Amino acid sequence: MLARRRAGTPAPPKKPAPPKTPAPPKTPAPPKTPAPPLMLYPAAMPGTPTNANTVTRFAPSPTGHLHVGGARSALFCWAFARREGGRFMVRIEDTDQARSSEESARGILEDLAWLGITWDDGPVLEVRQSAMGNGQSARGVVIGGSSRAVGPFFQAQRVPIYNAYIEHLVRLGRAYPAFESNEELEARRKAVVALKQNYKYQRPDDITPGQFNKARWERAQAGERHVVRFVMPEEAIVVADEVLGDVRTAGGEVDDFVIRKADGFPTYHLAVVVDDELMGVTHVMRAQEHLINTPKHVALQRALTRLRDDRDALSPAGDAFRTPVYAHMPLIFNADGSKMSKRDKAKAARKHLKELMAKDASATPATVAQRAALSEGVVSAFIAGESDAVETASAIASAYAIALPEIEVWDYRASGYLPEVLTNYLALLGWSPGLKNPDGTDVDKFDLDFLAKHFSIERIGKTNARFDRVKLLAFNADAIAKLGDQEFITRWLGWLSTYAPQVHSGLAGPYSQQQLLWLAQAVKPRAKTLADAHKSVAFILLADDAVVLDPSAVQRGLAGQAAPVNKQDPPTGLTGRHVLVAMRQALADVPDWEPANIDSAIASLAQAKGVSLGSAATGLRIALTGSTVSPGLGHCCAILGRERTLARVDRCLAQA
RNA sequence: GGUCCCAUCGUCCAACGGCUAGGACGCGACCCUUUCAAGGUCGAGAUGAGGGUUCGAUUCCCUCUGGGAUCACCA
Repeated sequence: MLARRRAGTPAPPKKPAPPKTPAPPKTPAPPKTPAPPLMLYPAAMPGTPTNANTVTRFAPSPTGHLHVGGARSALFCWAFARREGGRFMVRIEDTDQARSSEESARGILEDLAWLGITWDDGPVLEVRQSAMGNGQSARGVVIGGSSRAVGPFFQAQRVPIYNAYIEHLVRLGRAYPAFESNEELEARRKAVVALKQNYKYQRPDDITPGQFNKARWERAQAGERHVVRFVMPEEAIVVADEVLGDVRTAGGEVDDFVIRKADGFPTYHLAVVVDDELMGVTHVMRAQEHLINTPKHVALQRALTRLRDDRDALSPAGDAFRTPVYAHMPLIFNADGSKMSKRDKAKAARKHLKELMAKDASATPATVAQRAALSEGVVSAFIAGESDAVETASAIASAYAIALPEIEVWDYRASGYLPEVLTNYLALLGWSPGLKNPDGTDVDKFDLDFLAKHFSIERIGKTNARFDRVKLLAFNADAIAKLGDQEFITRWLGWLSTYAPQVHSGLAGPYSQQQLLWLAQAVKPRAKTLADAHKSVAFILLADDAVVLDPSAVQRGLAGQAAPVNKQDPPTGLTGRHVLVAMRQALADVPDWEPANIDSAIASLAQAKGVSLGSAATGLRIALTGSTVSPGLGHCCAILGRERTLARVDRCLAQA
């Protein structure tokens, strides 16, 4: 318990420097006393509540869209940096040549911007208006760059730096080139596993820790295909985690892991350690799946020393690398407890497809391929489960109107969730403010400003969480309901313009500002997302002569008798149709065409005719929408306008 | 399987040795109502098991059980 309460504040970064703060005292980096054998704590300055030198970072690998788990990591890092008055940085970890793409990096940055998570250091992103979800105009806003000159922020552009540190380690005898082929390694692993033993890479006999192996280095320099491995020290390593407490890894657990791949790119372990040091990262907050990697990183930090010249392995060595404060946060899973994965989309699409093909003989890979504009081979492979490509799943889903599960931030944006709701909900997964509202309930609705003020590592939980879409949806509905009418209109139209342009033009053009406000009042309380908002007013988008009257509704509401005001009263003897005829006149006579007046006209008419308000309303409702379901009639009529309202009533009377 | 992490209502979080274990989502009932929503009120619902420590354990310790992460030239 005590362990996690340590308010770790690491040594200030070497290249500090937001110029406005008085330069932090240049404490000659606390001489890292020869590391104590077992315990390794971050250099701490106890009692410092906030620290403008705090630097956190979110370091996604650009291999797809931003995952909700990643979004939460980014959110916590952002919030912590804000709380401390420090800096939040984004770094793109694109050292996997095969899987990384610039497009994906841009998408991730846009998703972050949409969520309102902005970075002080990182890639430059010019925000397009559509990228912002808060309804504010953000056209031309530029996020990112670096006032600290610690970039570039794409690791692929930093390879010479990693190479300098790698060579430095090799010359120190702390790393060495290894020449085994993949096949060779795989064969050894299989052999060991077959004996039910645990596989570990065996350090070659000619490697002596602390001794530069010149022969191997020369082979490598001569161009022989190789990787570089780190000489993992034997001692136990204790990671002082702010969430989990001390986590001890016994000596000899970790083997000589690869720090540079055969393609010349560093592995994650090396790159992350070098960059975090060079970029002054003080707090590493990431998902618990990385906990097990941390001893590797600590070992690397203890082996590395700053080079005067980052690109020259032979340059004089400077201060030792520092160990940042670590905080590993719990994982996020699906509601069923399974791991959240992009493959869920493929699974969902495949399932629907299989059901469809079982029911409908005309659905074959060929017809599916045609309809989804894919090749038959791709579709067959997809159905067979040989491919889980998101693109394939999406194409099939849109061709067959299949709802795919939302798992990436992008999906929630497209589904009409508000960014502040997503960040609110995400913050509650693994963290809580621990505050009470005046009425005694727990504080659970808050915005980014609140987070920036109240976030703390101490209140991060340890247990894995399940992502509950139903609760998120409820939060979204609440947030939409709370939006002001004008605010709702702005954001709704903004969403429609990118995701449902036809609906957008059907509303934004023809309707007046006043009508749009009425529309907001009609739609808002019925909308759980911006995407489903138009459902309740779909009838408005129809041409007046395109309203389809539901026969059973007509039977009940128009042909049948209108109910009396009180159930005990004698039958009225009037059909719904009779009432509607009178209703037409009442509507024609409404003085000012606005919801309240229309509603009261309807009520007066019902009273005058001695029929229940419900039955009087039903007739009109059928005339306007063809069905017995709609928002309040006052609003419906008001939005439609008197002329179109009467036209629909007339048409209904003529048909029913 | 090795190593590591975790354990409070169905789910997400509160309660950091001390009042009938609290809130949110979901669920049920009722109320309101111009249909559908929304809204309001009430309710059911949890400390995984067994041992300790203590005047007192959800809370501290141990064992078991259960869940998870990780064992790559991915991050």
